[in-house]
Amino acid sequence: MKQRISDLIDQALQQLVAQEKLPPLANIQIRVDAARDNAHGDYASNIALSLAKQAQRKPRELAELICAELRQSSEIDKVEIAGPGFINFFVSAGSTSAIVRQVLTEQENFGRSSVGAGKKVQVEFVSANPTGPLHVGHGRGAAYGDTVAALLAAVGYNVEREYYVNDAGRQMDILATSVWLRYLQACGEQLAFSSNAYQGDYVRAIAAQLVSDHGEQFRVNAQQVFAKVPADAAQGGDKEKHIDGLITAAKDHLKEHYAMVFNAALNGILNDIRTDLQEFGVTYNTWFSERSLTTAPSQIDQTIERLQANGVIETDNGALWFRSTRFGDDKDRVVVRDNGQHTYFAADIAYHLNKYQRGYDKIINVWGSDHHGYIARVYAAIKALGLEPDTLSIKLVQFVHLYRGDQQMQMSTRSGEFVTLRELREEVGRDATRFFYLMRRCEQSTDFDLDLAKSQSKDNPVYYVQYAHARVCSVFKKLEQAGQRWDSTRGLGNLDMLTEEHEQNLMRKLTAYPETLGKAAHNYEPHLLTTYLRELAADFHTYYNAHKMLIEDANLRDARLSLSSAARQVIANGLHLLGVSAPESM
RNA sequence: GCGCCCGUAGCUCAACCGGAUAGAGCAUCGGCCUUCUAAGCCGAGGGUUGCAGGUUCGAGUCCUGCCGGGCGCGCCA
Repeated sequence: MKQRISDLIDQALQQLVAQEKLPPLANIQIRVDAARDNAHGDYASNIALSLAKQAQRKPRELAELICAELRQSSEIDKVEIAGPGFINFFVSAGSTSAIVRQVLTEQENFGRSSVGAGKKVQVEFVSANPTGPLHVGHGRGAAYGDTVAALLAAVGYNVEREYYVNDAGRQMDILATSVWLRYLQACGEQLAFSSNAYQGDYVRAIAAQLVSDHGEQFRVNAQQVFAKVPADAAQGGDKEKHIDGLITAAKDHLKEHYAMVFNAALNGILNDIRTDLQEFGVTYNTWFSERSLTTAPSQIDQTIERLQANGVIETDNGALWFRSTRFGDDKDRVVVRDNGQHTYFAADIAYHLNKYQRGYDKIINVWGSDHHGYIARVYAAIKALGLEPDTLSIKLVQFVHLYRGDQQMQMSTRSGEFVTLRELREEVGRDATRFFYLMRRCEQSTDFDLDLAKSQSKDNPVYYVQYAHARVCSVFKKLEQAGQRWDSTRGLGNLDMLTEEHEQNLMRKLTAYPETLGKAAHNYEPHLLTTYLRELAADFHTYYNAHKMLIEDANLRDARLSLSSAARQVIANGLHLLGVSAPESM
């Protein structure tokens, strides 16, 4: 309809120029928006305002010229000039109600489009270090990334979801060593658990599994283990040196068995994360291992060589530096340390090169906001590699501040005192958790009050939307109980009986769904959809309270049931994209 | 100190490429169940969009400078 109106305006303008009532116009951008206020009709264009200067006319005067030249159209009832020079279009009732037929015909496909057809997009999200369970901050990234992926798929893209597994580096060694220490304790060794090791119960659980799988195969006398390890903080030492000493001791004592402990720790955590996300409704196409970048032929080495060939690597103090400042970064970055080991950033460059080589048209990284300092250096690397920076979008998801009542909860993986995504899901439920996460723009930090969210009261908007869906289902059950039947053909044939204001409003809202979905997808803004669904539910609840559906007049009854059915379909479609269920009864 | 994000009703948040009288929910107050689910609906009050300039037909939105909050600035990952 927007396009139709835009065409009408375009034709009118061309006529006016041809008749020399207006000077030649250049660079015309006709914009037609859905009107915010019903008093302004269904659609509005600001064309007269934006062209006034160029046309050398006052805006209202120009609007009148355009209106006089607009061709008649069966779809447009009335055209008005309002305010400073807006042209408002009132769509005929028949055109408005056509949306009901369209929804009921297209069903679960209503709103979907194919604008992204033939294009591949990758969404990488969560990618939390596998050193412990996911917490509530990761949950927000999971809900956001998964929904952005779903939205892009709905507008036709071929979407892949990916999790980057940081299974290399010191943090993983600390985890493996933590598991081993718990394992030794489980075997009966007396030892003081390192203050810098991972404290959480999940470490004990993995250790217990290790005992049941391998017995005491990895047991070493605790005094021997700690013999050459620097003192822990509690004994006046340095906790960092202490844990590094323990890692060295673990490798020395376990030798080839260290890898078994390491993998047990890694797989234990990864399995937990995978299960957690699955239960949250998130499944990935790819779990990409950081370590796979290092296995021969090392993609990291190849990437650094490519950077060297491009002349952006220099040696300084025995380390290799990427001159990222030449590409907009605020300082240069080390990629290979003086001890010969590559940095995490070097692996990250190789990972992004790998992504580009896989041929995506769009690459979306969803990161925690604390990683924003990495944006400039990653883009610098992409430019230095000669890749197209516009292919990559980095979305930062702001923090979730968790409250219990008015008390903010501390979250630290290391201390083991954090609220996990699993705990949140179990308290609040998957539907409410996902919906709640998705109500806000990702750039907006958010307070999450556990007591409020888990109260399952009317405070939680997800119930409001789901209730609208269940209400429609309930009406149809009542209809059946009354021995009556909804004749959709008769309903669609009598849509012109739906003249009540509430009915017109509801149909207009349904009309806006495809556009809302498209915008949410292309801007990576799922909150537009949650906001829309709340508005749609509100329009339905209002209608439901104002007018009865199960009435004697079968023509009007079936027309109203058709409209309600369409509303139910759109709510279901939207909730499905959000990963939230649409219950038939509540 | 430098960089990124944010600042809108008492609270939590919306506001489509800059558009018309800045909107919802919660909370407060007042109504609506003999009628399809009251997890609902109707109504009322509540605003100098942090402050000050600028750009233009028009600014919550764009630009500049301040103020306030969060986060980040390692040869860690």
